[in-house]
Amino acid sequence: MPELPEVEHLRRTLEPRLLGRRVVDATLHRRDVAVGPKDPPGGFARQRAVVRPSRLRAAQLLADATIERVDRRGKLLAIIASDGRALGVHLGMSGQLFWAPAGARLPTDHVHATWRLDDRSRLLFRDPRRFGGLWLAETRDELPPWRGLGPDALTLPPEHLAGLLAKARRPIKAALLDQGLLAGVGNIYADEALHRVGIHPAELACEISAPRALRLGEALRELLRLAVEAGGSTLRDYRAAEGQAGAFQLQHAVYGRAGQACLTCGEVLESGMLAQRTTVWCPRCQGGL
DNA sequence: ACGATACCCTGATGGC
DNA sequence: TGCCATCAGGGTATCG
Repeated sequence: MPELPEVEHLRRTLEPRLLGRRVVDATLHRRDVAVGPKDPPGGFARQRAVVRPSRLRAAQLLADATIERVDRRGKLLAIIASDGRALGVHLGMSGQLFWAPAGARLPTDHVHATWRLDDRSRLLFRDPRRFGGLWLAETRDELPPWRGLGPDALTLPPEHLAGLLAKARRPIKAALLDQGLLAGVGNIYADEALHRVGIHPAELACEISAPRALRLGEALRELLRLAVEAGGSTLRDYRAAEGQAGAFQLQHAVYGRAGQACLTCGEVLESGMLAQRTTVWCPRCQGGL
């Protein structure tokens, strides 16, 4: 559920708390949520029923390092140390990064990693469903998930979208969800963006004309910008660094509203499965197909 | 190269 | 009240 706006808002709430802080120590409570430079290539260390514990030692989770900045690309966060090392954090479906000052209460269940900082504050990674994970690499650009990502959806110039879509012979919704094509858009914001510009989610990406692709690019950028400003969408699990919920879910026009009236034209919103994801659209506003 | 499918996982929800 | 089935969705791997 956390998509680009949620991760960007988390980044913005987290960065001021971490900047210049030295990591006193780090604890990895579950080794199978982390992937280090010496682990076999591939995605997560955990594969199917076979649990492959990471060879990462806790000390490699930036212990003793000083945090210089927090970067983001798509839905991936990268905590960068002054020596260049990078800790990648993906929230998956239910992942959270919490920061709390010395002595403050923090959740204890489903906590897979904890960092203690030199001002006695703590950072922790919690992820009940464990679809998320941690990666460590010598540099940010060597983080395996970072390398596979397309351009970031928030900063992509809208006029570049047409070129990306022209090569995708599949439904526009499937293309928008492809993180290698464009990084950051998930199920919520794909549906919302397509509704805003009146494009049916099943329309083939390569058949969208350049002017319409441009409008989609502009709408997507504006949508993501507004969602970041609102603190992201909190449906259930998403929280910012100090536990704050987002508010953008109140402005969703289609996501989660199947069977209800379109806010633009009053037509009943339809839903179906597309690219293995629940998809909601307005048959009148997005009728093109 | 693409699409469809299975799988990972837990918590919420609804039916009986 | 409890039990079970179903759903949600970020990804990756695998097969066609």
